[in-house]
Amino acid sequence: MGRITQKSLARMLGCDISTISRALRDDPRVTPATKARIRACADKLGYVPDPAAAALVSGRSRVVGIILPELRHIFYNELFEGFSRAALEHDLVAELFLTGFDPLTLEKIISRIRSQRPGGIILGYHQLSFPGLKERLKKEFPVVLIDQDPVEEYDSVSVDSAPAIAETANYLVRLGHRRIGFVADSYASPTRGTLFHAALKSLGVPDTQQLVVQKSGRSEEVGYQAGLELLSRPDRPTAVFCVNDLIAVGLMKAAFELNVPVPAALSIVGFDDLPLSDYLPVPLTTIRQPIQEIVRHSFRVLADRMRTPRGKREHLVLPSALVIRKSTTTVRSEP
Amino acid sequence: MGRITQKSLARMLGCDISTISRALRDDPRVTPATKARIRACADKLGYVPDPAAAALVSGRSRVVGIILPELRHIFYNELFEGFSRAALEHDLVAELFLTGFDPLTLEKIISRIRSQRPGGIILGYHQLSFPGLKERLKKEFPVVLIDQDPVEEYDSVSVDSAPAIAETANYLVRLGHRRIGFVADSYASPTRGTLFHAALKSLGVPDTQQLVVQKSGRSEEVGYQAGLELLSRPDRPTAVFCVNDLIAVGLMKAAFELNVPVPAALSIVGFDDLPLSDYLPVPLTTIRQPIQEIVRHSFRVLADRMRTPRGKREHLVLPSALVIRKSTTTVRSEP
DNA sequence: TTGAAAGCGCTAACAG
DNA sequence: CTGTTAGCGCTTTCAA
Repeated sequence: MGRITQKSLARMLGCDISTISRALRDDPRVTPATKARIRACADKLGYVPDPAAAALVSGRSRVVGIILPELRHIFYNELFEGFSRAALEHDLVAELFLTGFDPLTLEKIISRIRSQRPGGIILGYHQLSFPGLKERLKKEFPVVLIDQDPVEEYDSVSVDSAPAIAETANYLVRLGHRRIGFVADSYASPTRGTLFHAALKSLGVPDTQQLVVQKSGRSEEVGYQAGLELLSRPDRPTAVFCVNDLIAVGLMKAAFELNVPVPAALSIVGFDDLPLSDYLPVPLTTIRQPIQEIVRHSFRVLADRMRTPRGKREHLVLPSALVIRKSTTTVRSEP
Repeated sequence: MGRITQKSLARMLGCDISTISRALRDDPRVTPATKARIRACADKLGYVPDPAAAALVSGRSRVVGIILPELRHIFYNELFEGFSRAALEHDLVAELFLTGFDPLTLEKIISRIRSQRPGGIILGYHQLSFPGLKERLKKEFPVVLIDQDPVEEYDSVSVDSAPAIAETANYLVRLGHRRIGFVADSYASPTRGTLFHAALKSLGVPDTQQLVVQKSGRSEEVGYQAGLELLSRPDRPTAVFCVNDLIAVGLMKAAFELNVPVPAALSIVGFDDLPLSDYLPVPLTTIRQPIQEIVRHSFRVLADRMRTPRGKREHLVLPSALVIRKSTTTVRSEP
């Protein structure tokens, strides 16, 4: 008695365990007939492969490491939920490695990841915390980069936010805005700000660098504090672009508290298009990240690379889009 | 050349592999001196144990299965992030099993979990999707129940929301509310509603069962639709208790859209105290769940149970608390 | 196309 | 207290 193993299947079917192993892994050297017979029997008896044994002998597991700075930001949250579901479909296991916490050194996180012998790795944005991480990982595992600028020697699935950001700048300027703020938190890659200001500049908007706020902390709090700061200035902005939606939420609260009506006196644009954002009292104009597409494509690319480690690198670029809702409108003359 | 194994350590130190194994697992039968020597050498060479091998031979892995219906609700999100961090500290691996998706049968999920041979399981609320799950799991693994009513034969860490819910009812009634709505989504355990209505009844509030809305779908959408429904009724409520904060967000949007000022014409109470909730334009009055305490205690209980499988069951009960912010106020006379 | 045999890295009896 | 000895369940040579 005990659980069903390849050995027990072999005994029942009167063939060798290695044949079972091959049949189950769809090895072409096994006759379709025997294959079918073995499969049927395995299914009937509820055979479940032991991943530990498979990992031990083959040197790699069915684990896919998902490396993300944190989870509580809903963007990462949705990403990870997506990966969990995708893993389920591909019969893999998505394992989360959080980089955004203090007492964690590069060596520690590497050794933690290594000890799982993952079959592959999806590496989210991490530069601030762990420069050098991707180089180290690449030596041992197939790595797919997401949520960061593509790099030649890595497979990557990235989002080209340049057009949407330019469109946002353009849109705000068309609405008459000239004093346009920008708020970022510490997880944000600097790219968004750079692109946004370049776009503003090319539209002839006077330099708005003094309306930039960057803070570290919970995104909502960052947005709230930045809002209090920006909105109490004499040259307060008439529009603010937030590097993520949660910052926009905090900013909206600050505006509400200071009796600055949104969008009448302050237009707000976010970034991410969280499910929540459409349900704010003033639904948020924002740039949509194609989260599910990121998940789908990065998983597929990784699966390819796990199969053919030396295959040609893929660099997928997904579009993002400005979603106009109610938090933005034309500038009205000042009170 | 190759990676450091116990065998290679044994060769270098001139002792047997089993001594290495014992020293590394802190077996009391090894002399402190040799233990130290072995540890030092292992550290110096960067020895990393192979979890696959350990799991294979011992029959259980260092994986702790975390079973949750979904992740995108921030309550689960924070829970899982907490578990990931706690796992890191305990040198375990938190693995997420999502139950809230369609094409998943009880058998499938069981077999998936089983295949990982987790050392223990933390089981969140799941009754709606998978009755019978906990009974099946209990036969094979140490199980700790969270986010659900305690059951005698299981270790559990639960939250006693009764006092906070009674306090909420009492608070709303003191503010003068009599027509009090209640909105739930499909993940919610029925307990909250039952407790709330019992409390209202004992306060002499006329029956409010017709102001109850229960829907399935994304929480924000549920709240929004429920809001549209409730607020357009002739006997519309002056206060609504939402079974979670995201529902409250949706409800707030509906109120805003229908020009029902919050809290002046509609008081809203949520449940969870998400980080977000304090940053809504009208900061939400809500019942706080002690998420980090749930994580900490359930992990400790599980660790105990993994060590002593036959130990006495623990039933921890944590308090929740009403957090009063700005979304609730006294009833004003009707327009 | 299938079978035999070796061994992945580790743990856990059992001896000494 | 330490060493010897068997495997855990599976993959993967190598032979047949």
